[in-house]
Amino acid sequence: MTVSRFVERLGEFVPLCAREQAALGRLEERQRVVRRGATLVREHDVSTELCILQSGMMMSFVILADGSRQILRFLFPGDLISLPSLVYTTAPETVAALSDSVVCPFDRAMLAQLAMRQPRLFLAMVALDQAERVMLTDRLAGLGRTSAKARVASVLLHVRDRLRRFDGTVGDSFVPGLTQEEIGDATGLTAVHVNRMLRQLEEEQLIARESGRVTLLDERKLIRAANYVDRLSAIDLSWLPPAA
Amino acid sequence: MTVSRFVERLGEFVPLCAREQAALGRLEERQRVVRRGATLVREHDVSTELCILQSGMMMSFVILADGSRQILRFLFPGDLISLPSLVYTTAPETVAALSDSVVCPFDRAMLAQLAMRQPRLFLAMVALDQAERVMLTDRLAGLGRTSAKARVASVLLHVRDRLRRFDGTVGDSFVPGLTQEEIGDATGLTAVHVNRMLRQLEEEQLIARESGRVTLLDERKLIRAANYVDRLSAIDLSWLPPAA
DNA sequence: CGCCGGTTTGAAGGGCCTCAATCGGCGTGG
DNA sequence: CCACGCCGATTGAGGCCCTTCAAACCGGCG
Repeated sequence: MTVSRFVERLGEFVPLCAREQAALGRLEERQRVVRRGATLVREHDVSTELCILQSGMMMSFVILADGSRQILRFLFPGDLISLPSLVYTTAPETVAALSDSVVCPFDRAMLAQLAMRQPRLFLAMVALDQAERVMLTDRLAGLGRTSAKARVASVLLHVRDRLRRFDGTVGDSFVPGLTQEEIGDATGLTAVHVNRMLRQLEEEQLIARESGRVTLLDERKLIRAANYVDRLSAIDLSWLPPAA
Repeated sequence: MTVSRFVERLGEFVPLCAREQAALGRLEERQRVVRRGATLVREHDVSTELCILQSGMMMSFVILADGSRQILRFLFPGDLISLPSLVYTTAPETVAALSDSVVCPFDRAMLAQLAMRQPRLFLAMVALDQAERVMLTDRLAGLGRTSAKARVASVLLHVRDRLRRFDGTVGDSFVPGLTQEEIGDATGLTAVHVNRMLRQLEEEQLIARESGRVTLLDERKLIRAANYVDRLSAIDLSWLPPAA
């Protein structure tokens, strides 16, 4: 058994006792490879399984009636996938791999068991999930009320922060691993316009680009232009009851 | 003590034993009135309290750097307010009353206690919260990929469904209780354009209006035009472990 | 009666889209 | 080894959806 990504993730914010770490480890006993471009769950398909992303990068999205796609979320190692299957037997969103990935699937009954036996741990997981919810509302506000340039900048900052959290060596320069069409589907724009916004960010000396690699030249200004907030760095789980 | 709205709400989807109902009741022991227009929590303010909305209608929103507002969510009786305060000591969004409302505030420590002592109940609450998350992603997709007309229609359908769920007598005709500016701030549009979209929906015989009251004339077509899904009617909590 | 918040309507402008063509990198098959 | 095909990036021209600005209208309430 490899390292539990979820223990890593949660452990950043709250100390976990051995018993709790073991419980989380049981969620990651099975492994499944998802190749770049392949889909893990398809919208409307029946699915009562959850997953933890072990390695790679994925996304969840929906396809609308007119065929357009809206990317809901980018997924990184340690992220919990398809939590909505706790309430719906049919998946509300498609999950697909942006790069070769490994996921650890487990049944929702296992999560129920964990909630019953390790309530403190479950509480911590729920709390952390609220951070995801807030990031979702950040993006909602971005789509509703900010310019195309701001939305594109926001995606760059978000992906950089998530990559860095998993791999500390990532600095101002990184490879997003997204096509301009994917950035567009995440920001509600066309690939064409994403391209123009990237060029504009480049002309304003906010970023530099070379063959897929992006460098943030003036992070301060970029954050301001994007209306960006790093929600992961403000998390506080210190109020949790102490481990048993 | 009045009826627990939260028991009503959760009880729609899963049977609750007496012990569980009592535990929920304890969350609603204190009451606080919030007048129409008043704000319960302000963004960036320190707040470790949660609330359950007893009666009335509220909204949560953020104000962006340029002063524009994005409404994140409309709140109805039985809804859990400011769950994000489980992870953040400072509120990520403002909560204000759209009509005279009553809320029941309780500390997050009480929720932690409930999670520890009534894990099944807490699991049910978390599952139900996932439905909120999915509604949020529906709105995200709406903002990113649907027309102004669809977004406005979607708000009307959403509010009608929520009102009806609380008051069964609500039919195709109802009073949204929202200004056109509020609808605009929820859909990422200007009040002016919301007005034009309402007129257009009226001209197409999809809705009728008279002094604040809206009547849905062709719900089928409206749902299709709005890309709307009623996420509350598809909820399935039957897999929950049985009550103790 | 006169204010005030909300609604309604018009005209003009801009941000982003659509359509379309070119270009570059890379894997594949000849 | 090279030609081809394909996907993604890039760039241009034109158009539409929604915004901005402005003014008139309406109902309610002091």
